[in-house]
Amino acid sequence: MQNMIKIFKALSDSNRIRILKMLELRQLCLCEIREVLNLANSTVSKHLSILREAELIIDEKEGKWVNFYLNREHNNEYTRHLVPLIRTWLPADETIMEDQKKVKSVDRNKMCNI
Amino acid sequence: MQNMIKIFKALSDSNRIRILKMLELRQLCLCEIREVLNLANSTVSKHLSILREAELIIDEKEGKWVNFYLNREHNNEYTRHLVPLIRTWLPADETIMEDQKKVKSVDRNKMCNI
DNA sequence: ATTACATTTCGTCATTACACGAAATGAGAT
DNA sequence: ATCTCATTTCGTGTAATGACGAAATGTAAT
Repeated sequence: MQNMIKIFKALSDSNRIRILKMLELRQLCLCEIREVLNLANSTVSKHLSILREAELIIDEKEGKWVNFYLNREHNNEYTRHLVPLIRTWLPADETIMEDQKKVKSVDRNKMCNI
Repeated sequence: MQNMIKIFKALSDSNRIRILKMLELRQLCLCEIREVLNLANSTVSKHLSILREAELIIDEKEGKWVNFYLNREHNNEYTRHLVPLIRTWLPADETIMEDQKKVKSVDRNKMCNI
């Protein structure tokens, strides 16, 4: 039961939902997400670790960057159903639409100097 | 988005999940739930109001009791999918199985005097 | 090896969530 | 009307959560 609850907890924060919806468009690094959400690095990092612990996202190093992906492997009984469900939800949410627009213009090579 | 998050928050507590799984068997009143979970009345009442706010359960007065049901009306985009999903989850969870066994023996007319 | 910089970890603070008991509420029975 | 009793509300203590900045970590490029 605790594994299931860990996933629901991960889904219980609007910033984390925004991250998941951004990752539906493409992989992102932490600083790109930070630019869109306008949060501190450490805050974004914490959110990402909670999503990773819940197996909702996967991360992979690429040079000095870490790419964060939506987990599409679905080896988990809960995320297998929830990730596709969430993908169909919030199609017209104002915040989500603005975020997704920003994702298209954000570029890690320009915006990621602290 | 806040409506969706309200539902995920409601699902992020083990006592509330236990209540939902108990209600899969049959309707229950607050004091029957209290007997199984071994919590204070006020605590159970608070959990029930959170589940009600999330439209996961419905309540109906019957004499001096309030019957709590799983919401099967599915007028909500989120609960429509989540309630049936959760029904298929945790089929072998120790705590859930014990709870459901207790539900079968609990009787509001015997156990509900404070 | 040194510098640059993306990311994580740590310490702290404010807010929210969960537990309880006591008191209030409200409806059925006497 | 009064009593009974299931439920809710209120006040409070404690634990968990989300935010930040500063410092630490690790890798790439010079």
